[in-house]
Amino acid sequence: MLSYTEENYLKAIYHLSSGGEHEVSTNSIAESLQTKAASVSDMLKKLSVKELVEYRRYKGVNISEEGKKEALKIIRKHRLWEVFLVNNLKFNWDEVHEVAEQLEHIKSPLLIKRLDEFLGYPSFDPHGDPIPDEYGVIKDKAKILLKDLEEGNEAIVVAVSDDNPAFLQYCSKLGIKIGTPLKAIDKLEFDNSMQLLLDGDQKINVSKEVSENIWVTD
Amino acid sequence: MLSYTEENYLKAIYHLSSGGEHEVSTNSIAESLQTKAASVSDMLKKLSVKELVEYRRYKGVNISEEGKKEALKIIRKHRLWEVFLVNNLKFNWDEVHEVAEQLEHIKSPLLIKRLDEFLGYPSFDPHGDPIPDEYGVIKDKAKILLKDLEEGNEAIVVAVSDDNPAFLQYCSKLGIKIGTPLKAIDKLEFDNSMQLLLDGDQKINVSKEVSENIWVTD
DNA sequence: ATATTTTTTTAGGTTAATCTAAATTTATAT
DNA sequence: ATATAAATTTAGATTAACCTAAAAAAATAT
Ligand SMILES: [Mn+2]
Ligand SMILES: [Mn+2]
Ligand SMILES: [Mn+2]
Ligand SMILES: [Mn+2]
Repeated sequence: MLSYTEENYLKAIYHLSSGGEHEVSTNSIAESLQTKAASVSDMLKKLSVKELVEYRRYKGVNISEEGKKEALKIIRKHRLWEVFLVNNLKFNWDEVHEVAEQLEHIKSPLLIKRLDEFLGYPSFDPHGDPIPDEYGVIKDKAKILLKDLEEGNEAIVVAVSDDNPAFLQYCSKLGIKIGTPLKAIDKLEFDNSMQLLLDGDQKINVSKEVSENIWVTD
Repeated sequence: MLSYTEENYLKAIYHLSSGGEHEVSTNSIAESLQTKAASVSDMLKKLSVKELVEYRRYKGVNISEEGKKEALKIIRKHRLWEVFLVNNLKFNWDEVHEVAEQLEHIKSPLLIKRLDEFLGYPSFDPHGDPIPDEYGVIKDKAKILLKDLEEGNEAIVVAVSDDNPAFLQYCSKLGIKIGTPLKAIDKLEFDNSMQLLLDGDQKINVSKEVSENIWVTD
């Protein structure tokens, strides 16, 4: 049985490695989990003994197949709970992440099976992130960062970063949500901001920071 | 902020003292939480410093008003989650307690407010236990233990113990649920078992153990 | 190639929650 | 009233997760 903390480490490693594609540095894990590198080193040894990661000192870690499976289970729970909170408990999309961070650690296979059923087997969470199925399989949409959308091109918002409430509130204020159609009117060199046309009528300017936290159809 | 463990101690003390009515012994807490008396002594000192209990060594503890408030918050969450699991996720009444033991520690006032609203402000959980309102006020029904129902008297099942899945499954098998009308036909001296008439037609015999874990209308 | 900087690990502690064994207090029995 | 038993506390360890400071390895710059 994994501890709450071990689960959070695995999830962080999974995300930082883009789904297990590459190795992850000690410092990046420390930053992501708001802890110190020394603590990370300790935990990596522990996870390595449990064969959830492959770890060679000074070389970073790779998540193992078993570790990936565990990470995906937690991510699945996190996203299903977010759907529940938004769809059924009327939470705003900026209010769910923190609560889901707690709910994702509840251990009950039956609970997650029934929750999935209750929600109607959703494929995406309120921020457009794909929900792994019970086998850990993810079916995501092709997408690019808004900042990489070329001038003159049109696209639809398919996902947003989910862990910064202020950012999500700002998106709501701007009128940006999942499904919003937009067009890149202009990209400004000096501050990397973008001029957008929202819903075909609303003209707005978004900063580099914003355009790096929104994904649109490819 | 209370730790998971502190919350469990407070809840145990609250229950063992019948809602703060009397003091509780170190050993009874240890037994209830499946831990050792030495561990309990340590924790009681901690809770005492936080003024959640009044503790005099060798004399047992009393829960404080503040401690009672915290305990009731956890009990409220526990029972609301049990309602959700049974009513919405189709859990059986014997499957919910263990999961609720985890869910009761989720910290989010908004979550519990919205869950209560979503469930339609239920007053009782699936085992007939009253759900404290947001101020910690409990409106319970007058009830007696089935074993204290006098021969010849009729009554209705209003509550059952909720922490033993095997007991709850056995109740289901016997046809005993919340709302079941029954009559005490006979009480046998030698083994303290009871003969009951269920729903006016079904004749069954229940052991002392069973009749001590079912409550009926007074 | 060597010096400097950055990253990572190790060494040695701390805290919360737990344990066993020993000491102490309280309760019970004769 | 005293001896014995039971309940409780204290002493001293252990474990998981964390920390700071020092040491070691790897990366970078000249
Ligand atoms: Mn999230
Ligand atoms: Mn999300
Ligand atoms: Mn319960
Ligand atoms: Mn219950």
